[in-house]
Amino acid sequence: MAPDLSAPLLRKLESIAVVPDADKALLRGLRITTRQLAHGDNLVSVGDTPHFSALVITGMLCRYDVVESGTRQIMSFHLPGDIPDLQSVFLSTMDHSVASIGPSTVGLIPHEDLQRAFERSFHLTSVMWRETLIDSAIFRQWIGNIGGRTAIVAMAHLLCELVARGRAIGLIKDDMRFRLPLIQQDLADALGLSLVHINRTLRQLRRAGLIVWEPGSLTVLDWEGLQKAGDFDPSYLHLVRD
Amino acid sequence: MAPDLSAPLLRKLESIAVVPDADKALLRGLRITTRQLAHGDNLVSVGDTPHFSALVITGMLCRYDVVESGTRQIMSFHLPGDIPDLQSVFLSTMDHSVASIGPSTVGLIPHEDLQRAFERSFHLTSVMWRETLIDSAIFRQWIGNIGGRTAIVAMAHLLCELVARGRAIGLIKDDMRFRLPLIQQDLADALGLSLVHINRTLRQLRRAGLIVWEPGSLTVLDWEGLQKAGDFDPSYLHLVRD
DNA sequence: CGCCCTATTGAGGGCCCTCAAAGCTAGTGG
DNA sequence: CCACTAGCTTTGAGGGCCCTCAATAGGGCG
Repeated sequence: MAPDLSAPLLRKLESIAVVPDADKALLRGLRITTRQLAHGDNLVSVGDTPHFSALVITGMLCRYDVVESGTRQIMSFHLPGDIPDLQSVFLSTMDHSVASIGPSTVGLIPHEDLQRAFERSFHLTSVMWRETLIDSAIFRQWIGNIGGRTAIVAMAHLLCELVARGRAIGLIKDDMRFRLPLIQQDLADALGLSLVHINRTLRQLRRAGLIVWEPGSLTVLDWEGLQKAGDFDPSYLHLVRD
Repeated sequence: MAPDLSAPLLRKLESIAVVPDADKALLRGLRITTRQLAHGDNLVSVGDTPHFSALVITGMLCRYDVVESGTRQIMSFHLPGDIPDLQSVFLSTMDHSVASIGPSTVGLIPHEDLQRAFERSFHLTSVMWRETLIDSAIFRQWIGNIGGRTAIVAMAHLLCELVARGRAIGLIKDDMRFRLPLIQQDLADALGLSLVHINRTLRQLRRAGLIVWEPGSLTVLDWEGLQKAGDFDPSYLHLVRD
């Protein structure tokens, strides 16, 4: 009997929508099989046709794709409560891969369970649809970030997004310290910049007194200042509070 | 009595999914009010809370946002049959703007009509959800395009995407001539490059014998070659045929 | 005909890249 | 206990892709 594996999902959904008791019951009724992933493990790969979607329970995952030149492009990071491949319920073939960053625990949910829950509750459907639409909004911001901002602004914006999302699900306390398994190469792959330039950009943010970057954690020293530096407005995350 | 305003929508949906007769009837039952847009007109703007979603009937629209530095970032182009702001049914506040490129005709559909149709048919819901998920896939490709490819590859990829989508809805015949109201500044805003560099990049593609770019139309001379030049694989568009 | 928008081309500069090497930390095994 | 290794971080130097500024040409329209 899985005690509370759907808890991170509920916490996430309640950060972006109202979830009535009936839907909570449906969520608890999902069959969830846990699976451990080590750093770098692929959960699903391009071309797969999975019959499960994975709920992040602990740790961090990313979506990525490899372009012809050989560089890895990361398109999103995922925190506990996210279902990075929820789309595979409706798009059978994966057009990108999903991998673990650091060790993580995911809960595999059969597509048929999700589909049955959706058919039973239109409201739950709309909440989950909303979730994927917020995903889209994050992609759009990512496009603007890579296409229209300089390295330092883009970096600050990306860190702001992670912190805002981490706070929304209670992963960050008042000390503004965020335990992240990210390494600088991940940031490089996410922003489309070189590792060397990522390093120099982080140094700039550090010297500006905005953040402390240590392997394994990010501490925000000046949340106002970081948002300003990153041209960051959290409204695109469509959080219910804040 | 609107004769067939939902026809472009149906054609689009049938390019990505099977649409049973019952759902076709629901689509025909939507109240659609046409509206003409001139070049550059905003359909909706950042911060709006629209009560309609717009179906593109003729012409072309784009989603965009303005970053702090003042540059406009285009995040997607939309052809007849697309509903660029379908998301506003579930995300009340616009986090980006939608504008017309060249003159266009859109059909405004009340959110309540869409919601009622979704509640009546889970299958229609899944088709429309699928549509927004393909939107997401396009955003992801766009991220990889801007972040990981050089100007000429990115440009070829973008043109491939437009052509592949245009063909899927029957907008392009065998002559591979695509009537597009795009100007070079639009391409610049989409790819995060300068107008000058767009011009030089188009010249390269022209001199390579891949395309003919004229104001108002794009002709593909070498479809195979253009796909190769753009590192393009259409599978992320999740089209039912081709 | 003149105006505005768009396209095109030149020249110089800057942001970021690649190549290269050294320091740091943690885990491993002798 | 400490050399050893592997992965990550940090810093330097030079080069290239793309940017900005600038100017000319072309085309549609009142």
